Amino acid sequence: MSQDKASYHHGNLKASLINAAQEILETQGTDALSMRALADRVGVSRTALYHHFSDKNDLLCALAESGFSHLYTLISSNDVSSAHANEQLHSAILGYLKFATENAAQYDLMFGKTLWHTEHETHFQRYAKDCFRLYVSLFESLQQNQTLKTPEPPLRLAQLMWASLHGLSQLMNDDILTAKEDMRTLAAHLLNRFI
Amino acid sequence: MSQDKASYHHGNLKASLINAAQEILETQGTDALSMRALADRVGVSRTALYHHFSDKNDLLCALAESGFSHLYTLISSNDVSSAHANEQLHSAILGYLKFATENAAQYDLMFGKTLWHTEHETHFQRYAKDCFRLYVSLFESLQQNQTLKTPEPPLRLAQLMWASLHGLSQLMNDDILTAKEDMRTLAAHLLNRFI
DNA sequence: AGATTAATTTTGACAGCGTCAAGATAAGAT
DNA sequence: ATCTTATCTTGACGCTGTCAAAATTAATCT
Repeated sequence: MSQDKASYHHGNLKASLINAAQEILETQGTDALSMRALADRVGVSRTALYHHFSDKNDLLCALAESGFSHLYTLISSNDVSSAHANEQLHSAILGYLKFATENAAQYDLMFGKTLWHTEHETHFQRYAKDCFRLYVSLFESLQQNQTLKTPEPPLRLAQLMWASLHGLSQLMNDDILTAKEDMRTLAAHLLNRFI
Repeated sequence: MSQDKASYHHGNLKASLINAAQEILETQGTDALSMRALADRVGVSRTALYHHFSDKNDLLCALAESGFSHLYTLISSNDVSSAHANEQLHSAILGYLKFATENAAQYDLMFGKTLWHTEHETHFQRYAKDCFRLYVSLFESLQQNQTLKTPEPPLRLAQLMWASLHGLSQLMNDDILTAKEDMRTLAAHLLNRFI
């Protein structure tokens, strides 16, 4: 009976809010995601949200966190047993771009400046760094495999790779690079820059 | 006497607004740039701005345009006579990153999603494409120089380079890549990916 | 010089936003 | 049955972008 919509206490408001917020983000875009619109959609008062999120910022952090954990599974779920190690890199590239373009609004949020300008490291930022470390260790194993012969430290390569992926994602999502059908082409060229 | 501050007509409101807006952007950040705050700073009524800019969006487009024209001069002003063509590319990389980090708020605006989601090509978007074409022709001449031996079309190389630069800029401005002192290192590594 | 027109700026108002303070309601513990 | 705690609502405040109507000044024509 905890799902009874007519009850005064909603039951699982926090989870419902995150779901609804994600839906609004996808269907109506970032600007449409206001605290009031979100409350209306869930069928609850404006200020009810503030018992589960201290801030609008706090809400957005939760969305970012869910986004990064989603991204992590996409990146890390390649065939670890795949014979050619550079195929791993290739699918890590495509996985990233796929996520970024299919969840454009959420992706934008995840890297928005407001969420990252914090004093102390927040929860979602740790998830983000986990994603980044995946790329570092990927380059490490590529170097051990001798697939990669450049002497640059894996950290630097991962930073550059991340920057390239992030840049491509942003430019595609903002329709600056209009050719989404060229995604695979660009991904291949990007791979060439590194191996 | 057109500068008489006490006169009812401001004289050159439009230019003053752009200047003031740029100052607010630099010193107080994007969030502080509201139409009302801008009007207050110039000493004029809230709605006076709407006779020079149809929208807030229109104002932001003007700021973006000024940003891109500034960026254009920074990129294109390398020694064209420089013997080593890859030094041109190197300085085009550093110039870009320098501009992006020194004018972080304005840079963010120039690539913000709101400004690019338009039906018809706006004025500032043409400036942006001029910047991009600089990189394309740079890669073309690098290939003719035989400095660059990869067979990829210059368009693709320029797109990747732009994406990398954009990604690096964003990540640094958002303090995700915390090491601004590593900018030169990353720039060098980026150059290595291409030559 | 005087009258007309056009350009510019102001005042007042509206809806929407994030969020705070107080109060109402329900559930759980004693 | 009462107290405590968690949860949700109502009302309000100051902020935002922007519109309509009025006021003010400058430019133009006769």
